[in-house]
Amino acid sequence: MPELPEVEVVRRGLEPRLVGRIIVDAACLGPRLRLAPPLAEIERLAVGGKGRELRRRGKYLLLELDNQTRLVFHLGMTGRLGIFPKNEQIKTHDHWLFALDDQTELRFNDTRRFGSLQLLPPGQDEAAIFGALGPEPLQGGFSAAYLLSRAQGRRQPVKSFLMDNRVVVGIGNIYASEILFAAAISPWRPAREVTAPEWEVLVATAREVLVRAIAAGGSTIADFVNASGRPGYFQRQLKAYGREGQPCPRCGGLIVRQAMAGRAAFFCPGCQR
DNA sequence: CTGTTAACCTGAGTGC
DNA sequence: TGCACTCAGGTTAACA
Repeated sequence: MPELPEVEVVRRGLEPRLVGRIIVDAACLGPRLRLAPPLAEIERLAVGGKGRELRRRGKYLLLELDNQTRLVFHLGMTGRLGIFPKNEQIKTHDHWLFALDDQTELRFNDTRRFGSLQLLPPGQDEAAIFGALGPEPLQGGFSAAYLLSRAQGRRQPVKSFLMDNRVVVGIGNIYASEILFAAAISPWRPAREVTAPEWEVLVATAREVLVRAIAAGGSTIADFVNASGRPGYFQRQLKAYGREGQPCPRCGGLIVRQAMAGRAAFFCPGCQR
């Protein structure tokens, strides 16, 4: 489900509801997630802590507490985080509840359980989780020079290269297709053959696409909702993803869909080179 | 090292 | 209604 824009939309919605709130209880309901969350540590370190800040790193959300403990959420494909009145009915696939001191609960729901919840105790460097991650696409480390050097010698298709979190974080299957469409670069192009000027264009279009997607509240293809349970609207602005057989907005050719590394790549063979 | 495949899960949709 | 099958926004171990 969620790529960088969706996770950022959730962060913005959730942060004002969590900062200053004390976690008064934590409960695990469902079966394990992709990683087994450390229940005992969560009860010992997170319960009693007060929300200080909600940060995003790639597709991860970090709730930092005033005791230096950090809860690290990943939404996987179908994860949802929302604030609910504590007496509201529990839903199917609600896996974690964090009761807050204002009669609300932070609830983590995940149908497919590809999401995760980890804990960083005080003093533990977040590199334990994020050490291998590449730069944020909306920050300075993401540049044409950086991409050119990382792409040295790599024949991997540029779409797979962009979806590699070690290269750059936050770009998943939807936005990889959209960014490459906007940059007019074929997803099949070997990464090492993308030129410096093309990387310049790609960096600029990536930022533009991601910023516009955040502003639109993210993309709701099947089930994404923000922290208030509302969908996003960027799917209406998608130009390539999901548009197989429809006309290309730039050249009028037909958008195609091709399998690449187990995922669907959408692009216009007419104007993406 | 490089790059792709399969596996982890549930649910929605399609065709018979 | 039911069944078999495909597909879905992510990550990562195993493989060639």
